[in-house]
Order: sequence, then C-alpha cells, then structure tokens
Amino acid sequence: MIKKKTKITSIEVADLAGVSQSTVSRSFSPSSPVAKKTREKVKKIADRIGYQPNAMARSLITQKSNMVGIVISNFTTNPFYPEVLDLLSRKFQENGQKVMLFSVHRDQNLDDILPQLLEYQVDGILITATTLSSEMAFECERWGTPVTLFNRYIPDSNASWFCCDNIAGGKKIGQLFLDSGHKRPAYIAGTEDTSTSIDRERGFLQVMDENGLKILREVGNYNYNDAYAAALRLVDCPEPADAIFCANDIMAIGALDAVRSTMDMKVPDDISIIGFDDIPMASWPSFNLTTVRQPVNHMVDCSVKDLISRIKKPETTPNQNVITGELVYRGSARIPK
Amino acid sequence: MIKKKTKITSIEVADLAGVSQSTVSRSFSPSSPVAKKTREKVKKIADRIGYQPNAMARSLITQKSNMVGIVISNFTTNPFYPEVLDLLSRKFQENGQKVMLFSVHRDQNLDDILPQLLEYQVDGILITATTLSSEMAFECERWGTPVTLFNRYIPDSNASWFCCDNIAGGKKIGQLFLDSGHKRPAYIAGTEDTSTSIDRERGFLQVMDENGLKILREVGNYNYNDAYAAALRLVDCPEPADAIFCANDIMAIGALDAVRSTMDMKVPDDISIIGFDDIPMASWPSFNLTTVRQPVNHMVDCSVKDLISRIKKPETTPNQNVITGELVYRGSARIPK
DNA sequence: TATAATTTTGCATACCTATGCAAGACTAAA
DNA sequence: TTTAGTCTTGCATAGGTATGCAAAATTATA
Repeated sequence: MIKKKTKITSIEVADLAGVSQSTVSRSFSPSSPVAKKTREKVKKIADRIGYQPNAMARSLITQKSNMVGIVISNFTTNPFYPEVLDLLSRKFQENGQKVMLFSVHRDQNLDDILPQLLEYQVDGILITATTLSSEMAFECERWGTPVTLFNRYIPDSNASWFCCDNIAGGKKIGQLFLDSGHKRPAYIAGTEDTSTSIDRERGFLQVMDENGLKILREVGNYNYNDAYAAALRLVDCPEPADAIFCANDIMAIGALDAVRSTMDMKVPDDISIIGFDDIPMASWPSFNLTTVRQPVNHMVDCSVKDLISRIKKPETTPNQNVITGELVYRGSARIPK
Repeated sequence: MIKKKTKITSIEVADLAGVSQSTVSRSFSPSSPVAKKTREKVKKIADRIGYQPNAMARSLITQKSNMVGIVISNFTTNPFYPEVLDLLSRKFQENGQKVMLFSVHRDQNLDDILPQLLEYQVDGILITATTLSSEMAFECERWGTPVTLFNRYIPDSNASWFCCDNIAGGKKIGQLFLDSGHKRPAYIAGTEDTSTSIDRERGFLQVMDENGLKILREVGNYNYNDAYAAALRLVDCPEPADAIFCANDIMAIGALDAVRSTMDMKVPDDISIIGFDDIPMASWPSFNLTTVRQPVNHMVDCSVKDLISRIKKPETTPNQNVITGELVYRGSARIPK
C-alpha cells in the first residue's frame, strides 16, 4: 500500500510562514495587497517546499479557466494547418491562455467534442478546418462560451469568423488563366463538402462562365495522391486541360508531379498549374508554384485577438471578416504578355 | 451592467428532479448505484436545462484531471512532427485524456512551461522534439507527475522514453554508402545540440572511421533552406561529395533540389542522397527518397500506453526503449550490386 | 503624544462535485 | 405477516483557492 502522496497546499505554506491562507493566496496574485516583505517570505517558503497554486481550485472560484479549446481537423495532409496551429497556440500562450487541443477527422461530428470542452470550462473555443452544427453553436451560446472560426464561416450565428476570401481568390486565378490565353481550364476540388473548396470553385467558375468557357472538373480531396491521379486524368485524354487550378497547394504539387511524369507536357509552356495557400513548399525550387497567399499571420492575429476580447467582454458582438489573399506569381503558370 | 450568467449546477438539476445533489452526481457516474428510472429522469432534466458536470470541481475531488500535457518544439519545419502530434492527441483522446498543448521553440527552456502544466494538475506529461533539464525532471518527480519523452532520452532519470535507434540508423546508412562504392561521404547535420542529429552522425561516422573514410560535414539545422545551401557547398567544390546523409528527410529533399539545380550531377548516378524519418513526402515521385523509416505509429503507441499506465499505477518503473528503424530503399541512393 | 488615514492581515464563506456512512425503501424468504 | 437481505437515496463533508468585510498594524498628520 503506497501512501497516496497528497499535494502541497496553500495552508501548509501558510503554517510554515506563520500567516493565514488568505495571505498566501494574495501573495500569488500580483494585484492583491500584501506587504512586500510578507510576499517575499511566502514565496521563498513556497519555493522551498515546492508549492504551486492549484489552477483547478482557482478556476472554481474565479469562474475563469484561462483555457481555450482549439479544434482542428486532420492537419496532417495539408502543411498549411500545422503552421496555423503553431501560430495559434503560440499567440494564445502569449496571452496567458492554455490550449486544450482536439484533433478530429474532417467528417467527424463535433457534437461529442464540444461538450468535453464545455465540461472543462474553457473560456473560449477556436475551430479551424472544420465547422460546427447550428445546434452546437447554440449550445456554446447558451453556455456563454464565445466561438471563433478560422477559415470557415457560419452565416447566421453569433460566432465570429475570419475567412480568406475564397471566392475572390478563385476569380483572380480564373482571370489570370484567361489573360494568359488558356482555353481548357480545369479545377481539382478539395474535399467536396468544405466551404473552402466550394467557394474557390465558385469564384473560378463564375469568371469562366462570364467568358463562355466550360471547365473540366476532378476531385482531389485535398491530398497529394488523389490530386496526382486527378491530374493524370485531366491530361491523359483527347482534349487535355491546358490550365489547372487546384483548391490547395499540396494538390497543386501533386498535379505538378503528375504532369511532369508524362513526358509530353511542359509546365508552364503547355499547361499552367496554380494552387492556393502559399505553403512554404510552394516556393521550393522544385515546385516554384504560382498560388494565392493566405495571410496566415494576419488571420491568426485577428482570430486570437477576437476570441480573447470576447472572453474579456462577453457582450461584444462577434466579428465576421473576409480577408483577401494575394496572387503570388511564380513559375508554374504562364504570365500574360 | 450585464448580469453575469451563472453556470447551471447539479443542485439545480437536483431541485427540478426532486432528488438530492448526490443522486445527480451519481447519475453521471456510470458505475455508481442509481435506480435506472431515477438516472433517466435526472439525465432528461439535465439535458433540458443544459447541465454538464464541471470538470474542475470533479478534478478537485478526485485528484485526477484527465488531462495530459504535450510539449512539442516548432513542428512547423519538419513534417514528421505534425504527424506525431496528430497521432498522439488522437490516442490520448481515445483513452479519455484531454490534451493540453504547448508549442515551444527548440531552444526554449521548459522551466516556465512545466510549472504551468503542474499548476493545471495534468496527470502526465509527454515531451517531444525537445528535452528537459534535470531540475525540471526532478520537479515533476516531486509532484509525482510521470513524464515520457518521445524521440529524446535522458539517461539517469525516472522519466520514460521511446527513441528511435539513431546510432544504428546512422550505421545502416554508412554501410549502404560503403557497399555501393562511395568514396566521399558527407553528413548534413540537423540542429547541432539535438541528440537525434548527434547520434545519427555518430553511427554514420563510426562506420566510416572503421573503413578509413573521412566525412565532409555541413549543418542544415533541420530545415530545407539551410540544407539546400549546405548541399551546394558540398557539391560545388574541387572534390565534391558523392554521397550525402542528411539528418532528416526535409533536409534531404533540400539537398536533392540543390544537387539537381546544378546541371552536372545526377542522382543517384553521380551522387547518392539519403534522409531520415520517411515522411509521406519522401515517397512522392519527384523525390523518391531513400531513407530510414521511423516507426511513428509504434512509437506513439508505446509512448501513450506507457504514460497512461504510469498514470494509473504511479509506482510503475519507467520504460526506456530504443526502437529500430528500417532502411527504405528508393531511388535517391545507389544500390549495391 | 494622540488621532486620523492608510496599509496589511485574518476570518469566514463560496465555488461545485464526489463519496463514506447510515437510514430508508423495497424485495425475497420464512 | 415478519424478518432478513438488497438496492437506493440523502446527509454531511472534503477538495484548494479567492475575496468581501472587519479587525489589527502601521504610517502620516496634527
């Protein structure tokens, strides 16, 4: 029978320091009034016996956990999201918020995740690369827990969201293809039911429509392999595509590899390929990918600031913003003369 | 003045259901004895008014937070780690553990991170891609919080660790270079003070030493760009390397691109390049990289199982294991005849 | 030195749930 | 119908901290 080692509490520190528990508590709260000498004495003893305040007990009193939940869907396939997660968690840390992470599958329902976050009294929730049902949005609202979406949006809810202007991005790319004289444009979609893929396609399609061009279409599910196969189908046919817009960079890279693997087409002379995101890899010499840059840093900044301010002032109205991305010209697409 | 919305408690549920608070509590704990009918009634009311147990209050009583801390260093540059993090967090979730995430800089001291984790009463800590000082190891031990390292090791501590056999990996690669007749081997190191880079170099060097070969050496800091530059230096000189071992795949890819950018060398005919990790990208057609596969899944399994079992039984002795990686033959290195 | 003003401290309580113990309700056996 | 046995429930308390209030200690003022 091992004696359960009981944690060191503020009372023990108080006893050793010859003060009350209240004073110990106050010593650990910078804004509380404690005589400088007393605070030093308390801290020294706490240090010696290894005391640290218990955040659970504190949260129980203060009704603030200083934790935010981050929900992110499988960020393994798209290098864009590790960067997002890294930035998000860093910025939350800088603001004194701990991060509770949930990695979910893209199609996984958040209905079993959110209750866990609420159970742990997170002060706010940030959701990226996935979206939430309106019931769950309501549930969070009922709890008074603010929710911010990153790169997704919900029209009629009081969640905040910050989303790259995917429609405009699609349009820019469509226009570029037109300007450089392409005739048989193609789109490789991401996962079918994601708003990002739908919107990028919509913008692209609209420009093509207005100019009387039909687009070829394949699905790449936002991953390299599927896009590779999709690109082969687009190229290996009687009337091959002469321009491919892929819903993200990693698929564009897959398409690039696929096209190169067939001996008879050259990029960008015979075919242009454009992606979306501007992940670091896009600028590598072997790819040199033309793409639309999502201003990650800015978007993360906005999201974190928004969530934190709504945690501090619950009555703040939610922010809903589209952020425009910029076309980055590299070597994988023909440039208009 | 907005009235602070106070959270719904088990007492309110109890009142509405006409039972005691204890009964409500028991209704939410599957193993507690409650009449079936009562439990259903309670649950229904709880559902209606949106009650959920408060995990903070529970943890305070049970002395278990059901949270583990994961500390990971900048996983943005090496695609190996997003995968690790994804698997880790998934597996912890499957085991009912929430994940508190800390993303740190490689050289950042953990001395300010660990106290935060302990403050939040995490049941265990998993550290990867970075290591902790012996003072901090001691601190965790004092708190009785088990620590597991992933891909790092500490010789004399009672932390567990699971580490790929980096020395053996380096040896295998050295041997392959010898067997295929290379004469001017080179090593591109990762970040200098990481055990992974040091050990991989050590194994490699040892084989070369035994066979009387000197190695060229550059530093690539585990990132694409530095490795690209390093490889150029190794190749663009009077006696260029004819075989490069890079401490991870992303650097090997950088080296590959660098070598290809010079018109007069072909891979693998003129020069062999080998990496370490076997990230998904390594198998892409454009790289087709020979490398040492780290058995991520297995390593993650071991780590999670270890930590969880030590959370359940604190007296368990720590596990310390090296796990051997397997050489994956692809197209970037000559194969012995 | 006495009084007022200010700073510092302690007391008591609240936050919300889990659980040992004993009493109550109910079923089965006699 | 009575008794023994099992199943449910409620009472009371503990877990560790923060904080309003009042008392004590200190400093400033007269």
